[in-house]
Amino acid sequence: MSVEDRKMKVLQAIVDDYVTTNEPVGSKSLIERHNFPVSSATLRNDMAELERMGLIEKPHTSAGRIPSDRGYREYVDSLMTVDQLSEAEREDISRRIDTTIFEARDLLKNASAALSETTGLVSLVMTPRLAGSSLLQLKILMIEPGKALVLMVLSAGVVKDKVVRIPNFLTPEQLKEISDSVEKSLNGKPLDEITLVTLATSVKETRIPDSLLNQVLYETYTAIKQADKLDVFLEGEHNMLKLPDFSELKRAQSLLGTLSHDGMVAGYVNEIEKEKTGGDDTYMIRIGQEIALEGLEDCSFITTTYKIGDTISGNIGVIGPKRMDYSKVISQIDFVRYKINEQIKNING
Amino acid sequence: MSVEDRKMKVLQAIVDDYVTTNEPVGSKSLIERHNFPVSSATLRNDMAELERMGLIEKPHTSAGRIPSDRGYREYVDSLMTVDQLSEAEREDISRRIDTTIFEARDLLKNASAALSETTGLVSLVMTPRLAGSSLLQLKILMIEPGKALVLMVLSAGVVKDKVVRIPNFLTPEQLKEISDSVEKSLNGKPLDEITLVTLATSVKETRIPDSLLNQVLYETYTAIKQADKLDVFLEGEHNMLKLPDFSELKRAQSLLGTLSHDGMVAGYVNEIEKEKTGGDDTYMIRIGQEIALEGLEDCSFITTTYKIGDTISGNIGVIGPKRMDYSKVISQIDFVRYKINEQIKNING
DNA sequence: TTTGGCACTCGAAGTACTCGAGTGCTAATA
DNA sequence: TATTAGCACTCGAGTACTTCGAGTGCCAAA
Repeated sequence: MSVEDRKMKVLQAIVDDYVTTNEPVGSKSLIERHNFPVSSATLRNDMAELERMGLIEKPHTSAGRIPSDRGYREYVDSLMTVDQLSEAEREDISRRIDTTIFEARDLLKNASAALSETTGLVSLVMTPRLAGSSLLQLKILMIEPGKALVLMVLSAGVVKDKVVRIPNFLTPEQLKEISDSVEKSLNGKPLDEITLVTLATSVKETRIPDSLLNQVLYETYTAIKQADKLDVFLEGEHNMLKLPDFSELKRAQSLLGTLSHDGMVAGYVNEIEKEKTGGDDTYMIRIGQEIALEGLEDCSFITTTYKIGDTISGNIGVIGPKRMDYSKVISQIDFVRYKINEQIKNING
Repeated sequence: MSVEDRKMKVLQAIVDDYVTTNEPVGSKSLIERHNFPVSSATLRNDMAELERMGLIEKPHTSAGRIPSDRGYREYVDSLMTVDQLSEAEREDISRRIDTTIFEARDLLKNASAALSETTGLVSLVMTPRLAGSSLLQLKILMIEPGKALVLMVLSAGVVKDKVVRIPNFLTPEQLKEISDSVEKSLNGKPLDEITLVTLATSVKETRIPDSLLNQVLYETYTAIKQADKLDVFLEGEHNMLKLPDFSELKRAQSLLGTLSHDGMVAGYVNEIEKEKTGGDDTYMIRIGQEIALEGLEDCSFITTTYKIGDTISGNIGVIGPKRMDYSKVISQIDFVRYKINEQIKNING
């Protein structure tokens, strides 16, 4: 084994040990736990070198070493091996997933809960990005005078709706006329290509007074725009309190404070997923300082993609301390992702 | 002022002081802060008496007194005065409430966020109890072969829907026939009086084969049953970490752990609201040990009722430490409740 | 019933000390 | 050149001890 190779093995061992014990790792305990064919003095030299390379660091002079963000990065990129989950672990996850759910949103929420329970971390499931999916059906249904429901069916059978206000004296017949015209002209259009102008053009032919028309169109437009709003399900925030990493109250406060802004987290994940280069079943991993959210400096994100049909996708992942079992967590996410995909296929026949 | 009266004033002063300082209150500081026309020795006697009555207690021998659960109860029931919010405070709440929201669910979520921000505590808003409300419209709409949407309009214009699975080869016409029959026979019926049998009877006249019918009916039935599911929006859990009351990590853990089970909290609130005797705009207050949820022994619940129309109501409230400014919080809840009611009236024309 | 006086209590905060895992460096060795 | 044994040094964690002071209960006098 070359010196270089050994240094990397040392890094790996340090990460592994630190992840399990949460104590800075010293040269001696490293020797004890792993069987390096060298002495602790040699490891000390290697460790000094690793520190010079910026891969590990000392919390203070007389302590052991902990991985730096770059160290974790190196570990995740090159050293870690992702194993399959055991049968028992897979069983456990399967058991937590409710297979009777038939609505995508509920299914995702359930999966998020399952993921947070099995990892013991914060799970993160985002509703699918629908902006690019097409409008297959659109109906505006009268609920009562002044109130209607805009009902949309998108690609892959995703259903969205919104209650909107309409002029009080608009008749069901008039509403139906508008609805039919709009549906006819928007049919098959991607959501993000629909504008107020498109809508206005689609109803040129109708004989309904503009004053009535405009409000309905505007409300319909907002309903369509709102349909592709990203929601995020964060579950298990309280798990973070159990981790020694957040036993300092201030850290925990700051972390949970940020996590309580769903929108911020969703926005960030959406952002980083855009930058992703690999295929859909690769993982985005963000470590420590790489995360641009306050209070998450000691955390890592791991996210990946699930699919609904061929074109629609959303994200699923985990937020945990930098010091987590990346390999295990990745295989857990992977299995939950698999279950989601499977179940969605099931729903869509 | 009689001795009895003074004792109560002392209790009131102790609660007030303890709530603001979070330090056990001693006889001397009591004299300093309030102008009792007696000496500290007298107050010591009074306090000994209050302790004998079980209204206050000592954390340890050489500390001041803190209110016991019964002390808080006495305070809340008889001593506290609830003041109006200042114009500025009302402004502040109004500003946080988004008046452009038109859907009840979003409105409640928004109100919950507003309440948690203004109180700095955990807010709790429950979706309305719909079990007793009537079904005004029911439509089963084909989405694609094998998939339909059950759309229900309930009293006061509440809209609920659910995507359900139907037999693949059921035609839109057949579905419409079922939908119309069901709607006709259920129209105006309270949700909780609808059973599978009611549904089955309603479609006796149709000429659709039973095998197809049964699945549709069953799915419709579950959709109806699911419509009155209670949701709860808890917001601001992280606020609890800022309170000195939960600076012990273990308490915080246990508290947030319990709060993460939305269902448990919802169930409990539902439970205690049932026992409520006063009118709708009275307050349910549960203090400390009165709360039968793990980890909430040092908390209090304050809840009250908002209304949608005349018959439908839901709950809104706050979970905070026992040691909270009950009077202030009550007026804050009250104002948010007022804003909700106002906005719902607005929505319903 | 109220009050001043007094001895007593006990947690919080500060100080000092020890212990030991861990480090870096040096000089000898393979 | 790479490895190792040896050794002096570092520094946080844990422990023990002390002081300080707000608060208490009780008693005897007003």
